[in-house]
Amino acid sequence: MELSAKYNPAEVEDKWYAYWLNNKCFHSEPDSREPYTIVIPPPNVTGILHMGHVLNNTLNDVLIRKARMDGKNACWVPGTDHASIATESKVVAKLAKQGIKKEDLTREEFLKYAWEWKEEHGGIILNQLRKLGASCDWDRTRFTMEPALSEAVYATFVHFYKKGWIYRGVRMVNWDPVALTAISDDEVIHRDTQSHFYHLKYYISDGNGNPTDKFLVIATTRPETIMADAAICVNPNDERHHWLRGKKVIIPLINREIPVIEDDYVEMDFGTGCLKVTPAHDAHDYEIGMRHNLPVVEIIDDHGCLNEKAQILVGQDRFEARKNIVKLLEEAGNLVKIEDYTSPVGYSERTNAVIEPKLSAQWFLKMEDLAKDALEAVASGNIKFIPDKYFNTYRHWMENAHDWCISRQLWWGQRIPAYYLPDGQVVVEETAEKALEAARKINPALTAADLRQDEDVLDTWFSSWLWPISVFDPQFPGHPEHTPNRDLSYYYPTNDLVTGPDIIFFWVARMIMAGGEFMKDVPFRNVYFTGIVRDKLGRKMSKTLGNSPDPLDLIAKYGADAVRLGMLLCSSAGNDILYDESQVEQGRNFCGKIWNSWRLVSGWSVDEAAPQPEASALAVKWFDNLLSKTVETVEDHYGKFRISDALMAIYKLFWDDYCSWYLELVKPAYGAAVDGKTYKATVEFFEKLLKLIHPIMPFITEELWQAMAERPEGATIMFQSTPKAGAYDEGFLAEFEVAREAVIGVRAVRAQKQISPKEGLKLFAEGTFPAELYPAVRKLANVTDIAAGSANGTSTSFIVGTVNFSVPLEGLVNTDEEKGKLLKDLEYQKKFLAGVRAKLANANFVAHAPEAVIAGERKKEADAIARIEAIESTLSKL
RNA sequence: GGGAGCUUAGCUCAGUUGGUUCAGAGCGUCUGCCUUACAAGCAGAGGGUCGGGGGUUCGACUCCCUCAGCUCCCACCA
Repeated sequence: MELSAKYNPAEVEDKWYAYWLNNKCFHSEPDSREPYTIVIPPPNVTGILHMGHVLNNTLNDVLIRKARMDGKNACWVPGTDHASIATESKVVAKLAKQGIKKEDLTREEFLKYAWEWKEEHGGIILNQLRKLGASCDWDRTRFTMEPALSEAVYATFVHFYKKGWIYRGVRMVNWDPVALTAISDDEVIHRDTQSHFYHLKYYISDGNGNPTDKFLVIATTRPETIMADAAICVNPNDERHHWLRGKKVIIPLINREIPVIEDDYVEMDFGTGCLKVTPAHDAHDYEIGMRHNLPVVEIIDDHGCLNEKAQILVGQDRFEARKNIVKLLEEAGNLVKIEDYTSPVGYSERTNAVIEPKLSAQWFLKMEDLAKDALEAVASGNIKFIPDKYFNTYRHWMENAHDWCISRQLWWGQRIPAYYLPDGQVVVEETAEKALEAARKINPALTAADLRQDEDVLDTWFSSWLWPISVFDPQFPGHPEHTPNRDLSYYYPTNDLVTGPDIIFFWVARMIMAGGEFMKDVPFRNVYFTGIVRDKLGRKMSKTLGNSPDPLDLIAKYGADAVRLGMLLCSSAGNDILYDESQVEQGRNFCGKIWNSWRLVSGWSVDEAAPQPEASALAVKWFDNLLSKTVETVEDHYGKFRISDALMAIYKLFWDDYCSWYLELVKPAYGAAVDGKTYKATVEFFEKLLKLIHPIMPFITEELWQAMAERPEGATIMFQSTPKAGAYDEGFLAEFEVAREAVIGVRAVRAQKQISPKEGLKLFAEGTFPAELYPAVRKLANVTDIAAGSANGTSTSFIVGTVNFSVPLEGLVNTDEEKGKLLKDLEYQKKFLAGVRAKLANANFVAHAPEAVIAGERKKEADAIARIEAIESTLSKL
């Protein structure tokens, strides 16, 4: 088959992807083979492919394709995450464009829009992954909010509730008073904001609620919240304030009495050392309030206005109230001073409103036991982190895990399966029917209409933590008493997880918890943490910066293989990736190299009867050995998840060794035929190289593998075996390396001297170099008679034995410049020799250093002496 | 402020228990080549007192201390 002059990825990629799909190459079913399983880190259902996905999924695909070629039953389960917050925001934004407000819709109406959006956009990212070559088992595609997986979520909730680990509690949330919703921490943007620090006098009470003339001073940025104060807090070690112990103080303006308490939280040297504690409107104050059993007085409503409990300024917006209360305090004589102050203030990402901390009832899952087991799973080595430096971070978090707030004030997601009875009691059941049943046990008169389901949905991670289980057996989570189905028992635990370190707690840790709880086993053996993809200036890639290229554009321009290779080139585990398009160009260039090398080989005419030249036989032997050695190296790299090292080893083998050396060695003279033996070996090597690089570059390898021979219908390189490392002769490889160095040396001399190839070869041949081994050099000279001039080798031993750099050098050194260089070198060598001899003379060295090291030093000494003699001899001839 | 990590060639990074093979790779740069597979190519070359300082050791890129700079995570201080 004739190859086109240039490789055109666009022509082959879609073709082979369709071919793989048609032949069910990606599909896996349990069988007698050893499974190799990966579950995709599910991208957001409405997301579009970005460079982070490219990195992650390329790595996943390399691992799965490698495993497949290693003979494992490889299964990569794809799917998407409903991503409640992100998706809901997008739907809200889309509706807003159409003039529809979320608060004007019912929950059902909104969800209808959301599902429409999901149907429209949900498949996009998965299709984009196909462009990248991802060999997912698409028959197994899952969605975290599909009915079966939602049922798994409900069952899990019920399971933990009945176990007593899920409880309702009050927590401070980020309240957006404009959007009238709580938002997640991620959606809060902290910006340094210019404000004021108000120092206020609180008079000490005489015990009957009347002020004395003694007072303390607190500093606050939010004077409008003093009506909600529950205490004044000082540090117990702060001697300045010991006189306040047991005292009560009076809130200015409203004259309410509050206690003075002591807590370590208060910094002695910040502000006045006295902190007003406002549990309802500050997260820390709430914590302090909890510790000291303080009452919670809420004085700000959902719109950010003061309510009746404030007693004064009722109905005013918080900022208006702040201005006004300052005036009141000044008039009342409570204002000591106002300082300028800059502090970080949280703003809503969506409405830019200042976030109001607000208390609300939330559902929590106890973490204590789950975290303990999850820590143990990694600490014991059952799960390996790559790189392992993330274990420290992981341990730190697991040892300090807070209970997991699992409720979200959103509509898109699994609605919490908690049902309230009219009297406020709650039943938790997987379905409304079961809930009614349970409710009737409490009160037989109840009907479905009497039950009110909790309005909140569950945190997205509450479904994704089940992912490695639920994709195989959605009935299992929440029901550890079930027998796992065939898929779950075969594919679980999965092997490797590739993900970013940013979700180590959100996702990785929680999957480990869910695995421990339900499967009594880890969800994966290895976790490979990728870095963040940055641009070449080190900036995080983001839409707003506009520095993130569209992966699909890149694929269209360079081909998927090139993009994959470009991504892997710079990706050592755990380090951030500085992405630069030149790396993708390098990938494209490599494709071109592979393509052209086969164009060369496939264009040869073969003479079966021709004898194999000595040089070719040597070259075949050499490359065969080198291939084995490299395969061993590559396997070692893969085993340690050093994917970019594995890639580089193959890259160099293919480009430098196969193309630049091997092919040049065996290449027949122009117009001549290649002998059958050499040709056969050359083709076999090429095929092995294709197989080696296939996991990284699936498309071009399939194209060429199919082109190099007639293949049976449905055959694919995907299922060929990874080349096995045979025995190789280390000594022989070393000998060849020396010969190769010699040739490079001659080339260098020739290049430096700027002499013609013919002239160089003349010198070359006058020495004892086995010149016939180097048709590349011969070709440069365009002469054929050199071979006769030096045809004296028949065995490998001569390669080393006769290589002598001094031979060509002697004949070439004839300028003062060269002489200067030699003199400089001589000086260096003498100094070096002196250093080595000093070391050998050191009694401590001789006493402590291993034999091999001493031998090494002796060799250095001998080499230096030889080198000095050679230089002196050369100099004497000049 | 708490925790973790990083600093090796112009750039991006390897460098395993301190010792032979350790000062490396890729890219870029420079030089010479339109050479019959490939100029998206070929053949060469140059480039680093391994962030600074100190210590341990016969021996330190490697271990310890210290200083400087950078990054990430957590809390983002009333």
